[in-house]
Amino acid sequence: MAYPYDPATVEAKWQQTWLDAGLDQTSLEQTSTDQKKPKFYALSMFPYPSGSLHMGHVRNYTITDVIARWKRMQGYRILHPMGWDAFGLPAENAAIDRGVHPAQWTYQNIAQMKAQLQKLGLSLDWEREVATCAPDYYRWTQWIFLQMFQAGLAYQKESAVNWDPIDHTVLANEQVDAQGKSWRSGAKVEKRLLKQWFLKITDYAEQLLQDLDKLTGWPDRVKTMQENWIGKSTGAEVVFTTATGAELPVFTTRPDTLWGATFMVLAPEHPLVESLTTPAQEKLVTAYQIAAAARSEVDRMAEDKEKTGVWTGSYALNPVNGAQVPIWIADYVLMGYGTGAIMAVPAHDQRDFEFAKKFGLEIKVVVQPPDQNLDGATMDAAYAGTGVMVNSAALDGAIAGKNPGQSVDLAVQWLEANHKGKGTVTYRLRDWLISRQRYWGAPIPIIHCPECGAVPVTDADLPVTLPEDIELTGRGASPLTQLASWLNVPCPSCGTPAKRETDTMDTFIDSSWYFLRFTDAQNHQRAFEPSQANDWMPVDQYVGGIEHAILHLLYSRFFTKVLRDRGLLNFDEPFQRLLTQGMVQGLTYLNPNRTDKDRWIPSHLVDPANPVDPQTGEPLQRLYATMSKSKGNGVAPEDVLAKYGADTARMFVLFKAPPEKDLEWDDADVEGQFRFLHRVWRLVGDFVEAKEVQGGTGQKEVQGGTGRYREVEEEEGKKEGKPEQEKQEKKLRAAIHRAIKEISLDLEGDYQFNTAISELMKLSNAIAEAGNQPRMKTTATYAEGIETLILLLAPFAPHIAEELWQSIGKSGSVHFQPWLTWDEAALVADEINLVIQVLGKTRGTIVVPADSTKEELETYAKASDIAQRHIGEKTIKKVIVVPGKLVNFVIA
RNA sequence: GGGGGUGUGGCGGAAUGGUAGACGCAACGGACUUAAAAUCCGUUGAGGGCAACCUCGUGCGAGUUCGAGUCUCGCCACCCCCA
Repeated sequence: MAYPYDPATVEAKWQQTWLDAGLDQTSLEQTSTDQKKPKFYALSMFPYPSGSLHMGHVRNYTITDVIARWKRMQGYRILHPMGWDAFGLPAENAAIDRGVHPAQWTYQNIAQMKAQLQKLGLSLDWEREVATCAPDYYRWTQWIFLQMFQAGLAYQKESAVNWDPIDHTVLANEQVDAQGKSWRSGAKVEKRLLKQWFLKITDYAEQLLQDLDKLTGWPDRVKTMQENWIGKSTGAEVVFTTATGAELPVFTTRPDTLWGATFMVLAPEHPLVESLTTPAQEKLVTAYQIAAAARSEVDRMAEDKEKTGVWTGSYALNPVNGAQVPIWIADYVLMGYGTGAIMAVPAHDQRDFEFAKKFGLEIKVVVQPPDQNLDGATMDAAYAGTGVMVNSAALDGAIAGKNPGQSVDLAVQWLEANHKGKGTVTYRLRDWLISRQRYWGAPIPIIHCPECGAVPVTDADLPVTLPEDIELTGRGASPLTQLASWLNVPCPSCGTPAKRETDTMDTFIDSSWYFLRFTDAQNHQRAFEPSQANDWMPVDQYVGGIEHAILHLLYSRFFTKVLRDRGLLNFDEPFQRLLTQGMVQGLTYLNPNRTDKDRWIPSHLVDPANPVDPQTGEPLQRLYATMSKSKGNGVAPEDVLAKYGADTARMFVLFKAPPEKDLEWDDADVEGQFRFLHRVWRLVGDFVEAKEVQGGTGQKEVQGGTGRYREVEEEEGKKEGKPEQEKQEKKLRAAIHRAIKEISLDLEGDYQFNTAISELMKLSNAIAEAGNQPRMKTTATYAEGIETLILLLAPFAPHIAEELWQSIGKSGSVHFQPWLTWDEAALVADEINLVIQVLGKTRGTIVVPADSTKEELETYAKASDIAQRHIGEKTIKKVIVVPGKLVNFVIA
């Protein structure tokens, strides 16, 4: 074996060998079709081909690869594919900035990133690689869209939508953050009234909610986030009527407070506002509408802000008691939520209360708490607590609450019996807005015919390809609207001259089914063969970032259910287990005296020993923050791979933190892993030498090639004697089987890679320690230790493990060896350390035979110096004996 | 405001209700070396003691238990999601 360990040589050698292995069984890249084996589908969220790999990718794909390799050793047939989420705006922006076609830019990036990925030693099946921007992929994206269209799940609607003024496109609700900013560009979104394509995800709201219970392998917080996003609420719909007879339906979760509704509020955009506004109020109303349109939803919803609003001049009839209630408009009511109109119950809703106080509207108490007597005129806050219903006719005396038999339940019954309203369920989830006014996406396969309306492109005419001879400017409409030769087509139904839909699909559509395509990636007849998808799906382990907790994961669940209902799939949920890996954080320097974006000082400009602002000399704060370009705190994977190799990088990201937690990149810890692999290398090298010496000349004393290995002195060996040798071997064997057990359990449980690697280190330490004993290196136990170490290391550091496996004279790939099972008997020691406690306080340990009975343990413990010292003359009230562990004396 | 999560040495992190701090990093001491790097050995929660040992210690305060980082209740701080 060559010294020292040189990862560059080892890794290049095995990456090439694995690649060249072709179709024989040593090819890790080949997906096994052996149906006798159980299947395992390991999937990482596929990357956007930005052109360079970042540490988040390294962590993500390493985790999935370890799982895939470990499962392969366990005898599973593995599907572990990789692809590219390749449509999207950066390609288009690059085209505008640099004049290179988006396709060219994208495919270049893919080639670059693929090369980087291959250096990580991932056992990926590249035969199944997909790129969502390839016509043979998006052909099927379009086909699935048409499936939805035929099922009535894709429709066009004019509505107020989120417009991103930087990216010049609309966005779905999920793609706008809490500050009303675009998830991508960060721009504050504007509301615009546009005709757009939607997918009816709301039809699946209840199933998407209910089936969360089936996702036992998902983190609770992701399920909670989806549950909140779907936002189911039960209540009632009640129709208020205006003096002109127009109907104003409202949804409320508290129909029991209807008798306390003293006014109504409409969203400023509500379509009936115009007809309800009296001439006297017209100026005020119009002005308010204009002001409201300029504000973001988040601003409008903020609870702490001063309430604003204008009276329309009209009244509506409260259907439960016939009361005349004034109709106001206010921006805290949103058109997108519910019906865009609310009934206001100021006595029991804080926002309504503030509004009523400000504008002098009536406050009527309908829930009276047990311990005080509320009066609308003197209240200083809304009362949302429990109590008894008052002033509510049929409901008077009922307990206010949502349980059966309480006020809400009774109110719904009353409304239904009197035909004034009905119990309803609503969801916060909105239909998914999928049209994008951009070029680099899958064209929506629809033709607009003046005679027939929106007509689907026939399956035979798919894909509707993106024309290549276009000019991208980033201004105005999509370039697709400019290209007459592409745009103008006859209607597929009647032949009348018609125009293609020029919007493309949200890229989240592309990624909502890619995991299905991987099961049958080369199929040119169908999106996938159902038998293939049903065989491999669901994904057994999905790994990706928490940022997709709602977006991608919700959309993919929706697509799966739709395709199931179209008879293409026989399962309900796409992802059995989900691991949300934490972010990779870098050492970050912050100048606390600055507030602009320049307050982040790029790490390469800072001397770690003396962190000061290179411009001003001010001292900097050191912290860890998610690696990003803007903070200048990134570590480039290629630099790390060049310096340490993939195995070290993999070991580091696995060891440094549990997979779901954030990971602080630390060069010193990377060094630590590098040292560990060096140690393993030497350990195996010395073992190989020792074997050669024994098998060859039989000389007792040699100088090893490294100068490190020396056979011990004859005399010393004699002194130690044989029982000592046996004892040492037994100890080593226990360490070996403990490592197998702990690592197996760490992987089986919750993928505790960090503790699994610490067990590898312990085993390595135990072998090294045993190797210092006389004549240990040539024992069968020592050989078992070396082999075990290599086998257990294989999923984590695949290249060095393969090289070491070969170096100890084994044939075949280490990655196809069966995963080891442990011998519980080997773990049983002859002697144990018995913990002596007095009153629950540990006072020390004594060594006793492992097979002692409870009575014997008590006797040994009582006799021990430790116990004698702490008990003394005191009376023993009780003795607790935990066999194999401890004896606790309870004394007076 | 509602929901979820986290809180353990100088640092990352370990601990089926049973010796808190595994494993690693950093630091310190030693060996090897002309010297350094690399490597190897040792020390390292705090305080006290010459020592054997003793006291305290897992955000704070109670409780359950022979025994609590772990279970229960109440606080505090930070993070995330929804408002």
